Amino acid sequence: MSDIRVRFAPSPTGYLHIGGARTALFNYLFARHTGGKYILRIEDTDKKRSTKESVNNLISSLKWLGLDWDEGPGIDGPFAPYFQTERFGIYNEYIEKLLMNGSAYKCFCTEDELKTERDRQLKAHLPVKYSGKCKNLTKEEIGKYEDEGRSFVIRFKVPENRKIKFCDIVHKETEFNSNILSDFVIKRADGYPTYNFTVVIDDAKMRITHVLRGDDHLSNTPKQILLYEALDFPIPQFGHLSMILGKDGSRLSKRHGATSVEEFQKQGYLSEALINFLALLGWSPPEKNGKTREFMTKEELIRYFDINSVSKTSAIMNIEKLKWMNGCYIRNLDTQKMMEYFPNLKSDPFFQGDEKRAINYIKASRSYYDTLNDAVVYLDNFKKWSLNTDILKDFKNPEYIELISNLVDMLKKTSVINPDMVGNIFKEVSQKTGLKGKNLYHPIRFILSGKIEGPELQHFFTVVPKEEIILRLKKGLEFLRKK
RNA sequence: GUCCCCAUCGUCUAGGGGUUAGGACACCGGGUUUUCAACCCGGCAGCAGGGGUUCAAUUCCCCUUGGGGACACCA
Repeated sequence: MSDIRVRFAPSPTGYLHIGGARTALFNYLFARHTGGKYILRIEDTDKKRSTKESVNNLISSLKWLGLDWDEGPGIDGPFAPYFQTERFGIYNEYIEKLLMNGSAYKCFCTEDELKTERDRQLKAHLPVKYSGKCKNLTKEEIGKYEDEGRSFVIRFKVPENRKIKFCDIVHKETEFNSNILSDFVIKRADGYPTYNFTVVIDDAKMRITHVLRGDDHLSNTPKQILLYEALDFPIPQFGHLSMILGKDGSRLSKRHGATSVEEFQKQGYLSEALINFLALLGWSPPEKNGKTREFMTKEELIRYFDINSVSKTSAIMNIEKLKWMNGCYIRNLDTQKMMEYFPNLKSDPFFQGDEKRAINYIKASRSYYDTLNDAVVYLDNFKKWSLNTDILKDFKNPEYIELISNLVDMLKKTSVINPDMVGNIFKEVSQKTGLKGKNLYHPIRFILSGKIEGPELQHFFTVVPKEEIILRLKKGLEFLRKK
């Protein structure tokens, strides 16, 4: 047990994004590897965009991934509550403190004024920054504005000419000059505190020791450090993880396809595969015999994970590789486990409740899947059928007619159909007709599936009902006999 | 526009002052199979460019280029 405490702090304004999932994963792995605590905190201070559905979705995605938290929603813990909207009392206390010690001030500028100013700066090629107009308002002016009922925000007073240095776990020595920083808003006109403020209060109050988050927060860090200092809080260690990008190298968005964990779940990805894949984005375990360890269980990920060997480079999400990895995971599942993913399969009209045939189907087709959903799609190879006369017209020789009619006769006499039986039947028709290899299998395949490629032929007999097989063979026979 | 971050095969990455620059996906070829998939074997492919430093640079430094991010009363 260590005193390391980390957190994942999503805002419930949508689904759990794949980048967020990776951030959560790295926090989780770091905590589990070091014996620290992993906390989930919901940052819902954006009242316009935060939704309850989002919270539920976030939580269910995190649970599906197996990223269980030690403190947070549903569990609570010594630093509850873990929803920011329930912590306003705490925030107000510290806002008062900053106001009192002169680190913050009320700003009465209107949004229009600010926008005009910003446009002017942009035009003049100047850095975009709040002028500090309200910084030195006198008590009388403030009183007057308040009497007029003007709304105001509270801004943090950024000290001038300060060098803010910190050692980022990923980026190493990092330095900012405070002059590039604006006096940023910490409390909105509607009384809601802002992100840069709440995150500091909560991380401090929750005794977070390591802040592992996305790269996009790197430039927020100096602001936050200034707040830690003004509030006299111990400063945690920061680690800024690289972004995950779409195929074209731009920020991952809807046009790149699935971006949320829920979508991947729905598409039939296994959480183990997604986790494994995500872990390898921006981190790699120690090699084994000169080869990258590609497949790792959660336990192995925890064992090997090292926050110090996380990469600075942003990574493009390669769905092809995820698919491949997912397919490998599916193939490694035992049949029993596999069937659990398809509770409704045997109720498919095609199987008519016959679980044995459903199992046979899964066994026959699993090597074709990239995702679990492919199991449903692939079933058509057995289910859908039409006589492919284009291919079959090349098999109008008497020996093939003999082959098929023999096969039909034998099937009629067989009551039990299992792989061994099918093997025997093939052997027998082969002896009777003298056909073997391609000449034996191809005509049967073409008649039964209507295709030139597909799963092993024997499987058709264990998956498709006997009556249906006989029907297809008879139709084929009919065609072959026609002059 | 201003500031910040990043740069090894197409992609994910290992490596690091002297290496035949390693692995994986994808791709191509071969094997296996009645066919396809799976599986096994093999192959193609990379240090963004330009300056330094050094006996030696892909590795260290600078510039350029390219990509990404921040600059909100979003988080």
